[in-house]
Amino acid sequence: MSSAHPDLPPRTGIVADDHVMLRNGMCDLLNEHGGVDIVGQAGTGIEAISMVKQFRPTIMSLDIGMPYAQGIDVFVEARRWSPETKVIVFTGMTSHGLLGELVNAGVDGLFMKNGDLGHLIKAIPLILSGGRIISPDVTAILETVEDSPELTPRERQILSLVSRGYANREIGERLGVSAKTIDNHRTNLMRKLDVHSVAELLAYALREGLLDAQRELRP
Amino acid sequence: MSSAHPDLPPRTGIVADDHVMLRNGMCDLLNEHGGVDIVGQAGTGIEAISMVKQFRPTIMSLDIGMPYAQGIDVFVEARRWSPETKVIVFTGMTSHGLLGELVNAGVDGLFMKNGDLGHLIKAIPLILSGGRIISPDVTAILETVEDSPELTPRERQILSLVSRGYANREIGERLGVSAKTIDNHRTNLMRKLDVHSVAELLAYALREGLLDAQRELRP
DNA sequence: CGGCAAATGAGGGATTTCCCTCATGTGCAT
DNA sequence: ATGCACATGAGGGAAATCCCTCATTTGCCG
Repeated sequence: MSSAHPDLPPRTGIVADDHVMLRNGMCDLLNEHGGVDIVGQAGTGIEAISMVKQFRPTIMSLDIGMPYAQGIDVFVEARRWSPETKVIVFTGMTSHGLLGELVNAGVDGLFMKNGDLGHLIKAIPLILSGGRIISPDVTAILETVEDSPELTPRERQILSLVSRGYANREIGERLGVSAKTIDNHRTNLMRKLDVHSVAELLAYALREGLLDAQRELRP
Repeated sequence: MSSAHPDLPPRTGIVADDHVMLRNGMCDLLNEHGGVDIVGQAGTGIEAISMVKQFRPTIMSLDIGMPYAQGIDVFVEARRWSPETKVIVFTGMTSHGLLGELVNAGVDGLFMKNGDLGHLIKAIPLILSGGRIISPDVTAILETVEDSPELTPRERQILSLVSRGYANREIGERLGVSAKTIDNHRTNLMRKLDVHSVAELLAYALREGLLDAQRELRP
């Protein structure tokens, strides 16, 4: 697949997503509307990182359908190994917290899978020119008042483990603290989030992308 | 968008998926490899049903990224209103139970979003000729021994409500039975599934597509 | 008719949450 | 240095869970 704009300087791109059809769609878009030569496709975060290191492309498209940490970590790692690569995140997540973090982390483009594709198409040339485009679908979410309060790192960690089905005692053992401490963190968590059961806690964790139902939950 | 095979009898199709890019990809595939004229696109199950009623197309592509009941219900409804419409299910779900039910329900094609797109492409003409193609990705999952035992309808219902964060007492009130009965169902449920906490129960429910994290869990 | 699965419900006990209060130490910032 | 947020931990009590056993009714299938 060669560039549709041979008069422009060569632009390379890689596309990371676990769905082949979405990868194809994104490749077409980047090539068609950005004159980008796709030099690699990745189906996992690990592959994506390795390709960024190898190719240091002009642009990359990244899916964040994966666990929170991993999701944002892929972007951070990519930026670390190739700071000049423009990164477009194309995600199915809709949580205020996760989207906000992505914006703060400095992605060059942020678009939603269930949003208007036109936004993405119009943004591609602008991003390649150095612009930074956050989709209206995303800003709409970010403009809503953020009711979900900030959690401390420890609370986030506890939330993740509780959501995976571990008991306070187990979590305490794993973290080397008393079960009572976990109980306290859990209480604070639930008060902050205004939830009153493990199920609701898990619902929050899933919405915020703190864990991935398919892979991370206990089998 | 007109047919790529004008010599063939006119074939109409509708594509249902909540991601525009996937819809586009599927439309292209159906048109390119099946000579299908896409007469409508749906972003929700409701829209899909209404379009099937309206157009009674030759073929439809259906996403099952939605809740269990709704997911399979859309197919059942579609078949009820237009039995002659070939139905391809293109899903991201990987659970043995759900895939098995779709096969038993009689879908004409079953393919996975994270699988090999070649399987789908090769299958489109065959399905239009009356064939019934289950992707190798799917049969691989179906051939693994099914460890997850059968749940009774009531158990399924309880599982769904427990996973949504309702307490035994609340569920009992809602269903008009005693909380103790719910407790018993829950115990049976957990023994059958060999899980020991709400979190693990929820993990199972999500894997099996019994509910959808984004929409169905309590806010 | 006899057997069986499903749904209902109770008793009861061990364990765990859930949610208060209170206290201590550490590090950071004005 | 004086807060302040954070992590840690304890006490304690009400509630819900998890998980046994046991029993009844219903309906279906051979």
